[in-house]
Amino acid sequence: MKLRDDWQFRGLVHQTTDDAVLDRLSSGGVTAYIGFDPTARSLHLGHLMQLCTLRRLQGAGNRPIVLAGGGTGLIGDPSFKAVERPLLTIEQIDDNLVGIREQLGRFLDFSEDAGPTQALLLNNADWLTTVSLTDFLRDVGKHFTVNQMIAKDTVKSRLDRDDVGLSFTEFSYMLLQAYDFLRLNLDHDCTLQLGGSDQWGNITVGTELVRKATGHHADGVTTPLLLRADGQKFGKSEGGNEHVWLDASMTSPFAMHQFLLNADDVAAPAMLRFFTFLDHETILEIDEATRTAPQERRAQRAAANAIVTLVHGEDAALRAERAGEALFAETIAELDEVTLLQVVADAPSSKVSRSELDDGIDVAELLVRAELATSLAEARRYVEQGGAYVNNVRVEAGAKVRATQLLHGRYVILRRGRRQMHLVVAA
RNA sequence: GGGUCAGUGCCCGAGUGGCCAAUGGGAUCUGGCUGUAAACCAGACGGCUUAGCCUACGGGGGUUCAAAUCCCUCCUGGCCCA
Repeated sequence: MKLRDDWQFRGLVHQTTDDAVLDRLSSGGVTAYIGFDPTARSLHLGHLMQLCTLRRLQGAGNRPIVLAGGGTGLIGDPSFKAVERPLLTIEQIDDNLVGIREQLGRFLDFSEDAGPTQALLLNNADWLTTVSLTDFLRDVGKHFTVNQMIAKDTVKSRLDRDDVGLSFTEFSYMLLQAYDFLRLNLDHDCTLQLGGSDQWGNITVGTELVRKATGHHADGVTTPLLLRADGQKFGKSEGGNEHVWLDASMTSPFAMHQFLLNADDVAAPAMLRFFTFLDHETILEIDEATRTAPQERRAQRAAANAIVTLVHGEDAALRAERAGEALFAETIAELDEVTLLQVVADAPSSKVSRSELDDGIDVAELLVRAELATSLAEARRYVEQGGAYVNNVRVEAGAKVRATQLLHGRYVILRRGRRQMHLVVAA
């Protein structure tokens, strides 16, 4: 299967500077890069598209470069952002890179065995923090006019606003990113930059700079955005705007699995294409099953299992799946102790003294202690609205949790709403 | 530096002396219906020792019985001028 056909089947290509670049990638031997800002110590689901794209590319015999924006992270990309972002410090960025480096290994082969396709992780702070201002303005800035720069959609939206401006710092961002491409082209013979569709403007500035400064041909390819049925960007957890992190200590495998399982019917088939490596036949078969029996959510299940396996391993994926089944079967009280503990393995837990349980603890208070509610007022609201459950049984306002409700003499499962769980252990 | 307009709860945005914990929309949360979807419907949405009280309308100070609303000052931002 040629890369070109695979990518087209999956709908991975949004825009290209030159359609022939897909043929070059299919034959292998291309060095391509993707940049991302190290704004946290973990990558999250929003990065998955690019990680998978690089993996596909490497699998087809090309060399992927992951470019950490340690230098551009000091500036902040204004693309389609409503307001200027807070700037990161060099220390924060270095710290974040330590965590990210590890996660990348799950997606790409960084070992020397990979030979010419060996993946590289570079940090643009290495050159952006050392290039001299006069050199930069002369070698990079001179190739662009402000006229064309302000015509970019990415900055236009900000210029049109009458409440915030666009600082020169942010405005310069696209040139810094273009300079990255130039450096990678000169130092690593990199001829392609990939990115999300929101990066198109920045990418084309880069290909242009490479062409003007070196005479080399350079390409850009963007991938589409994964949207939910309601048109929102996919990737944040249902608990507000929280990211779904790849780091198991920040987002448990179970939580990630649940998040993916809950993907709506519009996003699910796309998820399967973008984020999994299943063959076309299997994907088409699942599509068909989803059409005829959407309630079975085959696409969601397949995607959830494949992605959690990729990020956390097969065991974690299996555990997450089983935990979900047990949890929603509402037979919690009947599970044996070992199974019960497996089911809630990923849920946060806390200890409560036995004597308190003998007296009985008000449900609302316990919800606060379990951090399922941020205040007593909020906890009471959940109870009043019928959103509080003890051992999967809804509780009434004023109810107390008592020692008699302990499962296996030690545990109480507290739940808020449909799926926020907490394990209380009597000690 | 000068002029001018603005800063309200997670976001947008009403409110120009008491009836304001503050209209409305979005987001979010809970419940219902369903498929642990979407859409839709209902409710909630600062905190607490909850018929009451406390904290809040960029910061600080002041006027007043009473201020998000008036005055002074500082900070931040937009636009225009230098």
